[in-house]
Amino acid sequence: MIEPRKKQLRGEKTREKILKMSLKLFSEKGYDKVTVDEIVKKSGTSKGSFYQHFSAKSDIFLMRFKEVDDYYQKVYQSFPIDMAALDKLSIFIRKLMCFLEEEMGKDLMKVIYSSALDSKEHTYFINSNRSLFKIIRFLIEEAKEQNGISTDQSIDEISTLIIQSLMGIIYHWGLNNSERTLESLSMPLTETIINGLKMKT
Amino acid sequence: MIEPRKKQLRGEKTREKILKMSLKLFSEKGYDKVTVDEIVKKSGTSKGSFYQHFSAKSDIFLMRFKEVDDYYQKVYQSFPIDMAALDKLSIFIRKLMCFLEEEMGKDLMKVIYSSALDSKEHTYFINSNRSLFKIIRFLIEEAKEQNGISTDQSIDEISTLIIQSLMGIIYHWGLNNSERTLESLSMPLTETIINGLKMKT
DNA sequence: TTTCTAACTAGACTGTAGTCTGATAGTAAA
DNA sequence: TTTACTATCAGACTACAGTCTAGTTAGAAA
Repeated sequence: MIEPRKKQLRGEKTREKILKMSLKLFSEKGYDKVTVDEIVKKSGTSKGSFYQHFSAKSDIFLMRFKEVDDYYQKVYQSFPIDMAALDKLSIFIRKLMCFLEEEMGKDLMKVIYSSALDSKEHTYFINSNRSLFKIIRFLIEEAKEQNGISTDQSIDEISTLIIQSLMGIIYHWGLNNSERTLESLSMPLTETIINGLKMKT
Repeated sequence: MIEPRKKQLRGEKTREKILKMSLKLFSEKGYDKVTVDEIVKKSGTSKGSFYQHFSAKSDIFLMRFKEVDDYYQKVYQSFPIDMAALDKLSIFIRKLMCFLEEEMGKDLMKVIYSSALDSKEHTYFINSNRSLFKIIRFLIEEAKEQNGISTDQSIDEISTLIIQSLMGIIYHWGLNNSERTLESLSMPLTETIINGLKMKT
């Protein structure tokens, strides 16, 4: 049936109201300072509606993280074909870091990294890591074909090691209150890893 | 005054009771499944006492993390003088990982990594990182003196990059449910970093 | 139309970490 | 001794995320 489904429409409207108000409040006061009660009150809805549409307070916030997959893909596809795979990797990581800092923000990243640890729910983060892993895997594969890697580690091993370091960079940045940008914080590690992959052991 | 201070002694006894029962319950049921109410009830104390002696539930659990500093120090001092600094570093990291997995456990490490992000309190983790940073800094300094490092990065830069990767390894391990040991998970990354430091760019 | 189903909504309720207030009692000072 | 002070303790209370139950309404089926 293509007719307008009023009931469903109403639901979507409520969902939108909650989503919009949440994001507004989060950006005004910060995630921790906003309560679910405040959200439902100010958006003229109710707890029941809130948890009908979202499975947790963090769920809403994490929703913004959905965009990252698209961004990964966009960056990955923007590379010229003849570029060395390890150069792609280096640039890929830098762009990622810029994106996470500027578009997502430290507050969001901290919530993501923290809540990923203490719940089993956070599919966004897990999924985006899976897709990130795939892209990195492709790049490593390509690098191996180009003989850019002299190590005898497996492709999976190398991909994992890169994921580990990305997480470490972001986690460390979330923990510290340095003025440094995430991008600049990320460069020394990625440089020496790439360097380490290039050289014979 | 050296006389026994009854009041203080009583306090210490209560503190011990709470600590002991908490640790017992945590190890029996896991951190999340134990409530503060249960702890105070079963230890025959009260909420007031609990928060008199500890600033948070996680505080108690994190307390176990205090030992790590001693362990760092012990391992660091166990190295023969003539060992190459980068070999020391490699072994140091492996021992660390074994220790964290076997003595601290994944449950504790997850609580630490998560709560470090959302509170400002957790001095144990911050402090231990500081002391870890110092040791690593020493090792890097030594490696530079031995001309083991061909990179033109500063000592602080290199130390930071190593801390980042350690955090990444542990965080990643906490997130995933792999059977692999933390030690084996850590080796590829540390190997390629050390390799990357050794070689000319 | 009447009835049934299921998405939706309201808000009372629960669970749990952490706070507050006031009581008790050891210790020091007068 | 009396007073004041302060660490300790008890448990009621608060804050807030998340659950539960009952009620409403759109639309399908009879």
